[in-house]
Amino acid sequence: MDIQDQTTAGRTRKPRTGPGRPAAGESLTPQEVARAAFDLIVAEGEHALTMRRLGEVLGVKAMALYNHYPDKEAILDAVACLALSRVPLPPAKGPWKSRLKALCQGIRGMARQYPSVFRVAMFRPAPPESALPEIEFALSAFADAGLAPTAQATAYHTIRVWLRAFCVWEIEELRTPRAAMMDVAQMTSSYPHTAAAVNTLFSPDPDRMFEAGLDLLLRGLQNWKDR
Amino acid sequence: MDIQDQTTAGRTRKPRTGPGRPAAGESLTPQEVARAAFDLIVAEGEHALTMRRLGEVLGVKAMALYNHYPDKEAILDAVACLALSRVPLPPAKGPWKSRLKALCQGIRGMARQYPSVFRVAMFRPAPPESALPEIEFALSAFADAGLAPTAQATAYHTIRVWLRAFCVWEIEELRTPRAAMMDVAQMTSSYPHTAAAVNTLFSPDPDRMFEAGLDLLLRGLQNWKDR
DNA sequence: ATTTTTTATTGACGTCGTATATTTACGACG
DNA sequence: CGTCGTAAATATACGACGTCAATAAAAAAT
Repeated sequence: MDIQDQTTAGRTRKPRTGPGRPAAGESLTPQEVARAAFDLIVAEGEHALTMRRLGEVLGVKAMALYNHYPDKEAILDAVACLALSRVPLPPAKGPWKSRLKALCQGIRGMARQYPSVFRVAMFRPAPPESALPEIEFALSAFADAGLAPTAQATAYHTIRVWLRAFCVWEIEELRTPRAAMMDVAQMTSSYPHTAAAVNTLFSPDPDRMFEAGLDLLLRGLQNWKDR
Repeated sequence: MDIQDQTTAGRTRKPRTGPGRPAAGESLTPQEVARAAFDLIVAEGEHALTMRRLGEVLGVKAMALYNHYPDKEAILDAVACLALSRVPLPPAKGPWKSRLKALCQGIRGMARQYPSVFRVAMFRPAPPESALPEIEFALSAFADAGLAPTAQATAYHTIRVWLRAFCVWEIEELRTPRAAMMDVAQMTSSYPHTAAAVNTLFSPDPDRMFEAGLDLLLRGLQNWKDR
């Protein structure tokens, strides 16, 4: 790959020739910008999202972006919103436990498909209105589990918090190569329980952890009449 | 506060007069740097931690810090480590549920006391060795609950992931002023369950959420022989 | 046809992390 | 007690970043 390839890589629009208002229907849209930012983060990671670089991808100078978003933060918010919209809602059929599992698996799937974007989305406050269908889906399942409205809300909150953090953890876990094994021999004396579970603790299997964690939460939900 | 106060605020060491090796015992230590970074983040937030600003606080120019840490990332790692060490281990007495609750409350307490630092610590991979006492404490409680070593590890992982994410959520929740209430009337038709729980969903009480979430997880743990 | 508005460009500013080169005093050795 | 290597600071500079201000030009409104 030579320099020429370098500078033109990933461009999605023809570069403009000079200043001035573009032809009708050829100006940028916020959706285009958000989409390009999403793709850029997917392709090159969060640190690659720069106003200049994003402009380059869109065939435009950096300052042109400020006609569509007030600042970079707003673009990241839009990317987070886009990520949320990519989560598919599973069909609302079957027992409540399977429905919840399917919902969580969908979110986890998105996290695994677009890990960098997921990280970005996690670290900023979510706009609640765009998540309404997801919320309703979950609450409905909790209702079928026999929970009162308040309990539904707290249950949803707890599972949501756990799930998002689990996905962030999993991304980090898959990204970083496994560290050197700890010195078990020295540990057995001071930390016997830790030594006994050292494999699960320090070389965890994400799939197993996901299943177990979700199972733990759903188990706690059974007969959760109080609260 | 005038300009003079501005530039000398928060300085913890006398400024140096020129280049050259400092007098014996008067040079910086990594611990001093980490501590100053911690305090700076506590006092002025994460964005205030700049190499130049941190140097100023220590009475030193920015580049001097590179004699003690390879880069800024390493300083942030040290801050995260410092934060972990601030969590007190509760006494290992009483029923296993109370012990776990006490441990979680301690971590949550640290998060509420130093929210900015906690955010920093959450968003970088944890060095596991410094958490060994905490891990052993938790696993021991799970053992008393009748769990096998592997189940202890997965239970610890699940609760840890939830707790840390809960604290980050709570920090964000307490920081941002409550958004305007949603339009319930319009919601009742499309999202009945959401409308029924709208108060708990969009104006949650952190204390109640903490109690409920922890209770949910510990409930799920009872008789969790499998896995 | 003229004016207004919209969407872009250009250039610059201040700040950031940090690479490189230089200065100074401590500490070991003769 | 001088000499010297080296540790720990400074000085300077570079490139990249987000974004402000001024400007240009074409579309849309009058």
